Amino acid sequence: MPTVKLATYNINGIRARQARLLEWLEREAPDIVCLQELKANDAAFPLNEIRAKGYSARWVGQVSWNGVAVLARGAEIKERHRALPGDASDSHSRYLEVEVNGLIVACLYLPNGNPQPGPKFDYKLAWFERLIKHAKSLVASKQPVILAGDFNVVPTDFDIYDPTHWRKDALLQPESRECYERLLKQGWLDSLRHKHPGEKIFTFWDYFRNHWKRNAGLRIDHLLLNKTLAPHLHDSNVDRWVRDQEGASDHAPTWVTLSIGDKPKRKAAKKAVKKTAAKKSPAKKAARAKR
DNA sequence: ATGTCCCACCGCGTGGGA
Repeated sequence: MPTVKLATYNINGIRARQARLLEWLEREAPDIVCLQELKANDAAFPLNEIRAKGYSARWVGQVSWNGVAVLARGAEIKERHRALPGDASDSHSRYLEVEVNGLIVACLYLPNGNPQPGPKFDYKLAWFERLIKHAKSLVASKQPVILAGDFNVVPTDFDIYDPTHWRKDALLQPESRECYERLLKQGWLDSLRHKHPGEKIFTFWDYFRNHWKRNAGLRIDHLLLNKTLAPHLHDSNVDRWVRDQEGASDHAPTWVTLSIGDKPKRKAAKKAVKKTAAKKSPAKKAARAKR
């Protein structure tokens, strides 16, 4: 494949959202999908329906809460981790790390952390520290790596419609943001922000107060590329139409396209060199001198 | 404090989580 489209989508209940998920898969045909908030145990995962759309799948379910999955269209998924390393006592299904055609994909659902302060916020920060530690081993990998998921962090005040009413929320706390910054500083590229500098762009609009209709959103679903993968980033955006559907999740699928396998960068570089050479060719120079 | 939606546990209404 010339480009790979990889999306992350907090589905908010895979059973409640199954029809919507299948429609989206059909219409957008992403190659790799990271899902969060399955809110279902392993046995309830709709494998047959997803297979029928041409996808293989790995998932880590849990009754009621959390739950993550990776889907891959027409490709094998090799499992690397079914949990975030660093705390064997952590029972939440929030992390699934796999490999698809040589690409390492970490699908994550970072704890929300509300109410703050309190044990849930402590758990969020502890989970973040474990992620930072584990990510350090991935960022410098010669293999391409992507961290994709619901990070439950609004990186800056620019990443929310209006921070006023969210100041006390765990998603905006300085501690949460500091963790995210520290993660990025390892060398990860924030794809969506990189492709849309200076643009208010959101991935989540809660169900309250008509937030979707007012485009009062937050950017909390992120796709981070390691140094090997970053040069292959082609595009990044949000499938907003999914959020507009009846019975939609409060998140919209957020995606990157990656040019992997056909070395488009090299071709582009060669072309650029040819153009430059043509401009400065002696014939043209002479023509210019005549004028 | 509130708004809405999804889930479990019940047993069709309520409480937890986001």
